[in-house]
Amino acid sequence: MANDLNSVKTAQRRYHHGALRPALLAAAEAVIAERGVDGFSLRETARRAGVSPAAPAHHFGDARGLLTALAAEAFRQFGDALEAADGAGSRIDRLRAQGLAYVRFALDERAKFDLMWRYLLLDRDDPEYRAASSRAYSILDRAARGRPAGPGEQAEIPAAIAAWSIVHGFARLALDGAFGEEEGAAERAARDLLPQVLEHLSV
Amino acid sequence: MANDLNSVKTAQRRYHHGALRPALLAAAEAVIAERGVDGFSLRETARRAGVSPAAPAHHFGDARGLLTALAAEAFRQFGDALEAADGAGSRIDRLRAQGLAYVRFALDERAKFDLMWRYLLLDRDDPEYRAASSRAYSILDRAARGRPAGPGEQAEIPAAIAAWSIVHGFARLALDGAFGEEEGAAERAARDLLPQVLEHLSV
DNA sequence: TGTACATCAGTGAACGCGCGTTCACTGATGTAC
DNA sequence: TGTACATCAGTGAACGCGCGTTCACTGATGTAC
Repeated sequence: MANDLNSVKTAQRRYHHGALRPALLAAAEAVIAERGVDGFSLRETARRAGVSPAAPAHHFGDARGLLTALAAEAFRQFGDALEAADGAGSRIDRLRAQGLAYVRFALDERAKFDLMWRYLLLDRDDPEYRAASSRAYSILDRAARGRPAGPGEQAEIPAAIAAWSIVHGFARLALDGAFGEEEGAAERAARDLLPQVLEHLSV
Repeated sequence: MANDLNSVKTAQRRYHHGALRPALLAAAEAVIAERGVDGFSLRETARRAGVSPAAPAHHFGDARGLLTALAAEAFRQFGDALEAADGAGSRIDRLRAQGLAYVRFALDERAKFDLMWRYLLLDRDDPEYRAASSRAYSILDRAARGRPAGPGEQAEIPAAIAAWSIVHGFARLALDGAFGEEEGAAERAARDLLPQVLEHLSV
């Protein structure tokens, strides 16, 4: 009994893909996960999605459009991960819990995390990208304040920036191999070192 | 009265350049400063140095070799900058002073700072690169301990990693436009925000 | 001091590559009547 | 319910590009005698 998903999956020679947009995003994600962000190629992405190199243009305009859409999606998932970690407790507890989630996301989704910040490759004025990235920041900010920011309140509070900086820096250093280049070294540092490092963050 | 420097500069048609290695490094630095690390090209670098595209191979082997040499040079300058900032005072004072120098270097030498961490483009086993980068870390580490690390002592202490993370993260966020994308926004953040941010680093 | 010659640091043309995008097209879909 | 047709989402060949590296070579340098 073929459902819609199966029919999409099995019908080999359909002229119209049916769900090409998400398929291209998934293919692009696989490409950068394998080859790194710099190894991205629109042609390779189309190849993996099983369509001609001209097909993506219908959905994303150009290569930058596709990467921007992927980065926006990544920021949405990132925001979800931070939100899920935002529990109860003191401000510093909440910040530290989010810090762990922040680094965990970076290590679990290395290529996506890298892409999120590669603004030279992205269209930062894209509304979806802007919305997704500023939401992620506001979650951190809320934890730092202990409550949502009121309207017209100072946008950047040093405690939030400090928390953001320390986990962002730790994540990048770990990804860049500063804590060891072997398989699993970054994960080990996040597990063993990060909690102690976060002890040095005060509020 | 032509000195050696002038004769190198003015003699147009010499078959042997005389100082091609440093000239190529300078050209490569200019290329990445203008076009970003991803815009680097060996051919363009050779073009700017006024030599054929095959010439760099004699000095650096291949493109990766040239970038690695440039990154090593960058790490050396970076270490010098940190060392110059390492004055007297309490441990936290010394760490904060180095933090300011760290971020200042990153903003002043954006492309070089970016290159230093782009390990996919570099040969991290290169002895010069290894030496220059581990020296830079040891300067931070020394400030965090308040004294040089003894032989066989724990390599990574959380206070040093915390200091490193917070300034590295702040620098990267600033460079990636997180504190504003306009001209000078990163510098303004470093001046106005960073000292307050470093108040949240404890030891 | 002069000469022969090995070594070194260049040349510039050529190779092959994969890329992003354009183009004229075609097949499928969905809507108006 | 059936048909005409506009719109949409694909094709696949082609374009032009700049790249890193290789190759056979050549001109300059420096060293041994």
